[in-house]
Amino acid sequence: MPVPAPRAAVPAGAAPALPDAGLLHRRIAAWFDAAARPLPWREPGCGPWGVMVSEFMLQQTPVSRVLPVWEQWMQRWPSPAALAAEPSGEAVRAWGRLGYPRRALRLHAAAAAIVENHGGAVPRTYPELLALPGVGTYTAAAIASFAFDAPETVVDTNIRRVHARLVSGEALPAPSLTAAEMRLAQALMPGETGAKAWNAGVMELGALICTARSPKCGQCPVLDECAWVAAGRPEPRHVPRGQAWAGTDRQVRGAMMAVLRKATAPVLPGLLLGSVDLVTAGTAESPGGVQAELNRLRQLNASDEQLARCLDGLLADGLAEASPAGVRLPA
DNA sequence: CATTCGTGGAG
DNA sequence: TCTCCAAGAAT
Repeated sequence: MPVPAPRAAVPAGAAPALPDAGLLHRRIAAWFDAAARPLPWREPGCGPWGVMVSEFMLQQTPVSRVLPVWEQWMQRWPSPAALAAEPSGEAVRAWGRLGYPRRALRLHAAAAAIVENHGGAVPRTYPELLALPGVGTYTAAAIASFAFDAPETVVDTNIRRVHARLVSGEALPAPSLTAAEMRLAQALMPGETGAKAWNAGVMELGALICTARSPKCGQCPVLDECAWVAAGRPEPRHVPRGQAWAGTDRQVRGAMMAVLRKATAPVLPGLLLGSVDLVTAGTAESPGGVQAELNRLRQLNASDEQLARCLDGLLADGLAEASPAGVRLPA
């Protein structure tokens, strides 16, 4: 494949000239038709609730891990009312190991709000969606666009990266979404009839081709329009900070949540805090697999203070609740 | 604007 | 093995 001719450098501080938007729209739409993954929440019969559930699950979580949980979830709770009718703890348990379990809590709360304020039907406007728990600017625009074909501008991490490279000539977008990026995204939007396809197409392009690490530029439908490639693929300006994990509260909280999800009965606080073991407590409290999860928690070697802080945090966040018999998921 | 909040597959 | 990071939201 021929290397595109270098493009004139953009003077520092000047806004880069917009590429031919119509060309981008046609190229990416054609590529999407041929290369898009067959995801169930994109099927015509999916419905707004299925789209909404997928958007919650996909927040910071890869598609491959969402797929099986989404299928189970939709079978068990085919409507917001079905989910809202059960305790939030059931949502947290069904969430499984998707991560960020507070999302399950928020999805449950959003379902309750939909029943309470919208007659059980997912609202279709951006402001109404934005008012739901767990719905931010991205998710509100995504549901409006993908579920209702509303002409909203969707900007997620994939779209930001595509825009950064294709238009701005940078390897990666800024650490946080800027007003300039939002203006650019709006300027690139096609007419109303093409908004949904454009949003989905650019997002998919970022997910499959214009990836964060080792992008597959050889398969890119707009390679010859890419400002980053034209500039010789400069290195990223900001090196993303690695997410710490070992020894963090997040790790300890995760291990505690694994215990609570597995438990079929309330768990004595002393077990979570490491001050007593199952032998001391009596083996009656160790149904199915709880011991294994408790061992994992103990192997983290968390301090007494950290264990107490994390348990308090889970209780404060509503991910767990204290009953007379011990700690359990919200009932 | 910077932090916090889970998890596990891929490179 | 170890680092990176994936359709963000709330504070």
